[in-house]
Amino acid sequence: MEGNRERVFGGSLGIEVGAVPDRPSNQAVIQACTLLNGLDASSRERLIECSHMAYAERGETIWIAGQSSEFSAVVGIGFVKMTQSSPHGAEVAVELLGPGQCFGLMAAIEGREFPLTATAVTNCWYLKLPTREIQEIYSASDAMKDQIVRSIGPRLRRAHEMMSRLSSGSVEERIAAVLFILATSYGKPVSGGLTIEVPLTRSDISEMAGTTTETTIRVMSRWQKQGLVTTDKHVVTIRDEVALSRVLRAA
Amino acid sequence: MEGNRERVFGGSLGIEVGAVPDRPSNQAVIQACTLLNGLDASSRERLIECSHMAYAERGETIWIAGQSSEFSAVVGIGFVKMTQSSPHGAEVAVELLGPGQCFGLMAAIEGREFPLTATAVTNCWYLKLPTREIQEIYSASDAMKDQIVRSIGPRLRRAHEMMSRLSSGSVEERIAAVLFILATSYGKPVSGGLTIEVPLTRSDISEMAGTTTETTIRVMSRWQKQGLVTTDKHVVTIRDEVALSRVLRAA
DNA sequence: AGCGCGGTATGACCCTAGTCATAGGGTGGC
DNA sequence: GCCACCCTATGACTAGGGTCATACCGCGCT
Repeated sequence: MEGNRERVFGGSLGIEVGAVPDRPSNQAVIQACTLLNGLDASSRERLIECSHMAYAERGETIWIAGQSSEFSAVVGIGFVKMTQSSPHGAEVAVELLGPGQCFGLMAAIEGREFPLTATAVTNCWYLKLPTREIQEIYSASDAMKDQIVRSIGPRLRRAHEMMSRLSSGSVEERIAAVLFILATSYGKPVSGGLTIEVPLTRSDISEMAGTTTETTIRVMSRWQKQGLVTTDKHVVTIRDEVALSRVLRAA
Repeated sequence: MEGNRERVFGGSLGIEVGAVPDRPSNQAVIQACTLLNGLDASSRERLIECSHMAYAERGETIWIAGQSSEFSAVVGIGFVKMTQSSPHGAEVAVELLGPGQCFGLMAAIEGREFPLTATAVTNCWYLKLPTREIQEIYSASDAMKDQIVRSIGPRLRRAHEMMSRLSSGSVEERIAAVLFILATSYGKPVSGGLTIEVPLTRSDISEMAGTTTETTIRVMSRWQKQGLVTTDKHVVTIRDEVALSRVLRAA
C-alpha cells in the first residue's frame, strides 16, 4: 500500500489512474454492489462494520490462486483482473472487474481456496469482506442466494463465449472481440468513437485475447494506422466501429 | 424421437450406445440429480408428475442456441454436449454432461433463451422439466438456490481452466487435457488403464479441444502407436497415464 | 546526468497446425 | 449386394503467428 505520488497516465475521462484515487466509504462500495445491496439493513450494517477497505497499485497482486480465502472482495474504485495461470506459467485473464463487482465470493462461500489470481489493473480501492461473515449472511439470506444465481449466469455465458472465440478464429478476431467485450461493459460513447474506460497495456489485452504481447502490438498498431482505434495513455478508443466489427466476421 | 434399430458401437462396459437403452423412470432420473434431489417431497412429486421423458439419438440436436427455454432438462441415460457456435460456424463444445446432470436450467430460471446448443453424444434419455414449474419451485426453495450456487462454482472453474488451456499451449496439450478432464468425470479404472466411459469420435474430441478433426486423428493415432491410449468402438482408454500427463507439462 | 525499467514498435525466422486431397474400413439403407 | 455415409488415417502444402532480437521513448530512481 504505497504513497501518493502523481504518476498520471490514463488521465482522460476523470479516471486519473496514476494518482491515488480518493478512498471511498465502506457503505458506498456495498451500496454500489448489486449482490450485496439486496441484503436486509441489519446484515448490511454488519458487513459495513466488519469489512475494511484496502488499496492496491496498478500491477499489484491482491491474492494468488491457491491461497485460502480469508476474505472475498468488492471493487470500490478501479479495475481488477482475474487470471488463471496456464501450465506454462503464462497468465490468462478470464475476467475483468469494475466498481461494484465482487471477486472471490464463490470461493468464500464454498470455503475453498481461490481458484484465480486477482491483480489490480489500475490503482484501486477494494473492500475486503471477511469470509466468516459472508458465509453466515449467505446461509441466512435467500435474497443473496438468488442474486448470486442471477449474477453467475452472465459470467458463465461470457466464459463460454470467450472459449468459443479462443478456440476458433484468428488472433485479429480475438483481439477485436476482446475490445468489443470490454466496450460493452466499460465503453463510453465520445465524440468520434467509443472509449474503453480502463487503461490497459498491450500486454493486458494480449492476456485476455490469449496471444502474445508482440502480436497484439502489431495488430493494434496496424489498426491505429488504419484509423480503427486510437490509444491515449493506455486508454483505447474505438474510432471505426463498423470496420472493427468487420474483423470479427472476416475470415 | 426415433425407433429402435440396433446400431451397436461403443459396446464395452455395458454402455451399448448404439442400441436404444431402457427408458428410465421420471423418479429415478430426478433422484439421480443432486440438484433436484434436495427438494422437499411435495415439490419432487410435482416435478415427477409434470415432467416427461424424451429420447434423442446420437448426433440428434436437443435444442439449439437462441431457442426460448420452454423446458430445461436432466440427463437420464447417455451423454449430452453443450456447444457454443463460433462466429465461423464451428461448434465449440464447452461442456459434456452425463446422467444426473441438468442442462438449460439457468436459462429457464432467468427466463431467457438458451445460450448453448444441446446435442446428444450417445443415444440418450433425458427428462424435460417445464420451465414454469422449475421457476416456481426455484423461487420457493432456499435449498435449490443453494444447490445451484454450489454446483455452478465447479462449472465456472472448469470453464476458466479450459480457457487458459485453449489460449496457451499446443494442440497436443489441449487434447491430452481434454482426455484428463473427461477422465476425472467419466473415467473408470480398468486393468491396464483408465477408460473414459463415453463413446466419442475424434471429431467430438476436436470440438472440445478447439482444433480440427484431422489434427486430433493425427495426434491420437501417434499416441496409439506409442501405447499411450487405445480406442475401442469410440471408447478411449488411457493406457499410460504418466506418459500422457507428461504431454501436459512438456513444451 | 546516467541508468534501469516498462511499454511500444518492427524485422527475421521457423514451426505448428490448419487446409485440401485421397483412401480404406465399417455400418445402415435400399 | 451395392451404394452412401461416417469415421479413421495419412500425405503435401502453406500461412499465421509465436519466438528472438533490436531499438526507441518516457519516467522514476540514484
